[in-house]
Formats: sequence, structure tokens, C-alpha cells
Amino acid sequence: MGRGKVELKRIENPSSRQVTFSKRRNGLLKKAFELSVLCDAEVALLIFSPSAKVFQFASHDIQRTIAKYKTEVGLPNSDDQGIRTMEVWRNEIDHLTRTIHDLEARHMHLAGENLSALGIKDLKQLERQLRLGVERIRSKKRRIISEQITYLKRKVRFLTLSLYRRHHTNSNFTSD
Amino acid sequence: MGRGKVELKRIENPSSRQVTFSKRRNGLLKKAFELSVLCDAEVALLIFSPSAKVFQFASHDIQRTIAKYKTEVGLPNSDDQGIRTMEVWRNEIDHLTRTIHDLEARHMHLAGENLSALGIKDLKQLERQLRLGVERIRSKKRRIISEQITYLKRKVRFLTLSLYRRHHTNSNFTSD
DNA sequence: AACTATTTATAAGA
DNA sequence: TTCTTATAAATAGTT
Repeated sequence: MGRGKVELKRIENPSSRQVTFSKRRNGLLKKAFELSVLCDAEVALLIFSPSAKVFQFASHDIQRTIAKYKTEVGLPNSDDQGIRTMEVWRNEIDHLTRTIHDLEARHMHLAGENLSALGIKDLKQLERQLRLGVERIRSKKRRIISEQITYLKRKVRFLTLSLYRRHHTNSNFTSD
Repeated sequence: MGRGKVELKRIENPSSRQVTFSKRRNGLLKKAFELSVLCDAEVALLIFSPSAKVFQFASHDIQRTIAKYKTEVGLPNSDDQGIRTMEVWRNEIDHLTRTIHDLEARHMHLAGENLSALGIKDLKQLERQLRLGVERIRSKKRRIISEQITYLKRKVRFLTLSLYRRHHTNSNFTSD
């Protein structure tokens, strides 16, 4: 949701991590609030910054919500306590998996394989992309060849000059 | 963030409330997760649906996070526990207030008042908007007048016809 | 449960 | 930190 996409991993730069924390913390608090109002839900949210500062939102009395939670997870049939947290992770994994599948499919398409699922529009775009790739590759090749030629010409000139000089020197020697 | 804007108040329709709850709950859990990963924060989130079902996310052991929180708010200098929650409400109120101010300012501008803060660009747009409004009003007026005329013409024709018929009938009577 | 038109969140830059 | 802007993401209403 910004100028660029971000990877789901710890932001290494401390200052942007701080900035992001501040922004996202506010966003999260706001959304917790909205959920509680719109859907009449009881929500409690605790956030500790890496510097151990606390931020919280609670739609009701937070102690009560926590107590309620403890009662809930204390019950024998609520051994899925951690499972609910796991669901979030599962969602992320699903998402990553889907991304990988997409990338793999794209890769195959670019290789001209497994095209059966594509419509005419997709195929056209794919072709355009491939043509573009080809053009870039050709251009790159031309540049390399041209550089090679320049290099060889220089070499020839150098060798010719050396030869001339040696000949000239030899001549001097022989003439001595 | 959807087809329309929603008011920040309890959604009355139970089924859309349920749908929204489900969507936003997932969104909130996801964002809690992202915050914990991106910013290396300790996050605990508890959600009770109106039907008392629990959903949770915890980046670390939730019992520990709760304990940490209790320790924190148990400290004498942390009597701002509720204040942090209040901040979220305050933010919302600020936002609403600003929206109202904006609307009021726009209203004044459309009335041609309080224009001192506007730049040339704003003024141009404002003028365009007003012209558009005028044009719409004129158009509406023309339609109404045209309808009136049609109606009156029909009325005249009807009256003329009635008059003719009565005259004709009278003639018949007199001729008898 | 999908689909999109829109709104909202937010990353990056100043 | 705060503002702005371009873009990614969430999601309201619809099917």
C-alpha cells in the first residue's frame, strides 16, 4: 500500500522501521476501533514497540476482555487457542504459495509452455512481452559486438604500430 | 475502502454485519501479524464476535504478553492505560471534526464567501463547478417550463374542443 | 465465494 | 514529525 511493495520481513533500517511502526500502529489501532464499532465486537489490542513502549486499544474494559479470554481458553474444548494464531500464519503461507505458483506459471508461459489456459488477449500480451525481450537481447548483443570490434580495432592498430616500430628498430640495428 | 463509504456506526443489517466482521477480522489479524514482523513488535489481539466466538493473534506467547501488559499498567506511572485507548477515539473525533470543517468551508465557497484562502486554481475550479450548477438548474428549469407549455396547450385544445362541441350542440338545438 | 469499483492505508520522498 | 503523492491493499456492494 505504498510507493512500493514490501517484503514480509523485519525492516532492517532502524529509522524506517520506526516510521513504519508508527504509521502501521496507528492504522491497526484505527481498524481495531472500526471493527468494534461497525460489527459490535469486543476487541482488545496490545502492542509493545521494540523499545518496550505500550500501545493499546480496547473496545470494552480490557481487564474484563482478558479475563473473558482466559476463561475461554481455560475451557477444555478451547484447545484451539494457538490454532487461531496459526491461522494467520497459514493465510500468509497460502498467499506466498499462490504468489510462487503465479510466478512459476508466468515463467512457463514465457518459455512458451503450458499455454492452454490462456485466452487470446493473454497470448497477445505474452507475445508482445517476448518480442520486447528479444529486442532488448538483440540490442544488448549489438552493443557487445560493437564493443568487441572497437577493442579489436584498437588491438590491430597497436600491433601494427609495434610491428612497424620493431621493423624500424631492426632496420636501425641492421643499418648499424 | 469499497464501493461506498461507510459511516462509523454499528451496521444494522445482521447479515452484512456478519460479512463485514468476517472480512475485517481477517484484515485486522493480517495487519497485526505484519506489524509484528515488519517492525519487530510484540502484538496481541483478541476479538470476540457478537456471538462470543474468540479470534486471536499473538506474535509471542499471549499469556506472557498479557502478563507484561499487566505489569506495565500496574506501575504507578502508567495510569495512562485508558488514555492510550482514548487516543484512538480522539483521532476519530479529530477526523470527523476536520471533515465537518471541510464541508463547511466548501459550502461557504459555493456561496461565494470566505474565498481569501483560495488560489487561482481553486477559484477556477470553483467557478467551473458553479457554472455547472447554474447550467443544470437552467436545464431543469427549461424542462419544467416546456412541460408546463405542453400541459397548457393540451388544456387549450381540450377547452377549444369543448367550446366547439357545446356551440355545435347549441346550434343543433336552435336549428330544431 | 468471487468480483471490481472505490476507498483507505501507507511507502517513499521532501 | 508532518505533508504530499503514487501505489498497494482492503473492502463495500454486487453477482
